[in-house]
Amino acid sequence: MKPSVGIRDVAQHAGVSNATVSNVLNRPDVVAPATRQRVLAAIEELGFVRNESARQLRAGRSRVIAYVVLDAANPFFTDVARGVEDAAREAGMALFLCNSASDDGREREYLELLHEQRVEGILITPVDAESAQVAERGTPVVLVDREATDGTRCSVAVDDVLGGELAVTHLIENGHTRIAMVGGPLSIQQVRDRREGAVRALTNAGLPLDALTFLETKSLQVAEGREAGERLVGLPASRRPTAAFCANDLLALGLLQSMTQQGLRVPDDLAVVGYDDIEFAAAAAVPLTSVRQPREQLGRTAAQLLLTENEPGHEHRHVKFQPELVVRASTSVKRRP
Amino acid sequence: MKPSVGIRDVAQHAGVSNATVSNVLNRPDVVAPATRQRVLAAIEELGFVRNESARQLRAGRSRVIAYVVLDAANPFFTDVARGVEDAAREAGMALFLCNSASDDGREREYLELLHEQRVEGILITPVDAESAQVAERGTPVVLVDREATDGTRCSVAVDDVLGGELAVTHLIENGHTRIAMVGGPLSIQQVRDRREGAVRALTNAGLPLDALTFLETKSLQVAEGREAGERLVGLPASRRPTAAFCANDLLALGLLQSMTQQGLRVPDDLAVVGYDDIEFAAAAAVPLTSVRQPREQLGRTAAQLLLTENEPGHEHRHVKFQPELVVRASTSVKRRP
DNA sequence: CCTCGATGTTGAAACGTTTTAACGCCTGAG
DNA sequence: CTCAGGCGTTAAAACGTTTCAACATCGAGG
Repeated sequence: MKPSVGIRDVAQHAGVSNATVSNVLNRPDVVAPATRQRVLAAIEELGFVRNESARQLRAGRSRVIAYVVLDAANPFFTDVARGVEDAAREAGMALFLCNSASDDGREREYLELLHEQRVEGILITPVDAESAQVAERGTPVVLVDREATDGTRCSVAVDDVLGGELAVTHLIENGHTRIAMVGGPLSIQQVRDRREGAVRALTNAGLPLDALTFLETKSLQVAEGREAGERLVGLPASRRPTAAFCANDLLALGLLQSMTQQGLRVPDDLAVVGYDDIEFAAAAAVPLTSVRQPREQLGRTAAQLLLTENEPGHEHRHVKFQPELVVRASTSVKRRP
Repeated sequence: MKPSVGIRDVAQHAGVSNATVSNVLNRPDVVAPATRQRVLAAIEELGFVRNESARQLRAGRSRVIAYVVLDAANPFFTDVARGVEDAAREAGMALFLCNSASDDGREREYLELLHEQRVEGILITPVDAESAQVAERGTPVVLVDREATDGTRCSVAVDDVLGGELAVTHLIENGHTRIAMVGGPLSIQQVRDRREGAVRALTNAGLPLDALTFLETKSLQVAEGREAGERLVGLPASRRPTAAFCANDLLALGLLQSMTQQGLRVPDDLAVVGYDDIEFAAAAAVPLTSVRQPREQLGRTAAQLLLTENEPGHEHRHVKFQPELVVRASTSVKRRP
């Protein structure tokens, strides 16, 4: 490997001073065209690559933001990430993605590393409420898909209570009076909020609270949805719910699969509502009714908030989006031809 | 914001020299327990966070590797990334994910940035063959899911020709003689290889080459699969293929959805084989026959190769895994009860 | 002819770590 | 009493940039 060619090698090779090379790199307009060409040629010739560590050390700035994502395997988060990246790149920033995989140990390690890297800012969907506290260490942090309870930072979230309410109200309007909610663990704020919304929907409709059966899952992944489906089918027909509201689409897809495998039809035997409206929800063979969140916009807004963070008169803001019900075949009584 | 507390502030506060603080950070065993405690206390008290830029500038090392992923929204790649991350973290390295989103401009920018960051190594699934060349700049690079043609770097790949052969042979064995292959663009090596495998399967079975209709798509995403489905159904019944081999599962899922919407049954009217065996393939309402690749292992091996890259006697290696056909309902003639 | 401002370029001082060689101190052996 | 060697600590020199004040050079305006 080359003994690393530095800015002074370039300078020498081009017959100028290091300062000029630096100027070519950072303020090309300030240096005379002829000199600039000469320097660029030298850079090319020597294969110079700017050492970002040194730059950052001296300049203090870093051109990189990071998004610590809760579950990189969940398309919801990759969509949010896309929004983040679009906004970041418009501002000339690059995005590093870190996957905490719902593990608060990993999350902590990544946060520590990112602080040490002096990234310009951190977006995070934290594993739980406490871990959200930990983050403050000088680097601006914005919470994504979680609401900041204190006023110490910005957050961008979606109204999950409303989302749950929309979903279950829709089921009730379709005549369902025995409804299951599938989701968990309850340590996740989203799950709690969505359940609260579901309960509110019952109340609004004058239904008793036991119209809702809560099936708790260990995680929000497909396999857990399948497992919940088996539990559901195991119930005696008289008590079995006629509709299920899943805390996210992964669960709903698992549930859907489980139904089909066990010979039950959706929506005829069981109506299913998911949450997030990921692309695979629409692409499922029984297209899934789901609660859509503005995923890209969530990410985009979070990034924009983050980037205003060290402007002079910055006030921490809490943006909250409204979810929206998207009705598809998995809940419509009449099948499409 | 704090005026950033440095190692010398800590040193002063603990009544030792900076070198000792540095030792506490990097070789804790070399410093006397009493002193160490004092230093740690000072660090805690002042809220000191090591400046990684400075560390890296001086030490030359970086504790970070990066994976430039082709499409973060494709679960195949997030699974590969999981493997990478597991291997990385076993070696005490952190992983930064960058999403090129199949855009060679983005890819180039990220590569440049990563080189500037002096990351310890780069894994990449390049957008195309040429962009793979660009990468060499001093930082070790390992190709993931692509075979390096020259001997200048390691690569980890899966035998895509064999995969295509497996898929189409399976269809032929099930009696299909008019088969569509859906995939594209052809600039992607994988698509070409899988098609080559498909052709080989025809040849092996003594079928004419025009038994295979190639439907080229613009990308490997769900929407394109849907679109291809419409094209397929539009064909006159006499010429319409009875089976489709899709270059990846996203296409297959789109195709599947399109079939159902248009009132065609899978596999009765059209058998479908996907590629990658992502989790959603098994979770589809008509579970998808697919060609499985060892996703986590692909990532894991790539990371391990990368980490041996600057050991003294390193030889560039090209690892190639075998794919495996997973048969499910989307191609089995008899439906499960 | 002098001054002035504009335009380009530069020398040298940071930035916050790690690292190396040297240092003082102490202990135990000779 | 000396000396070797181990131990813990330190002063100072890097690492490769950016930045700032200062310095040439030159053409124009007085």
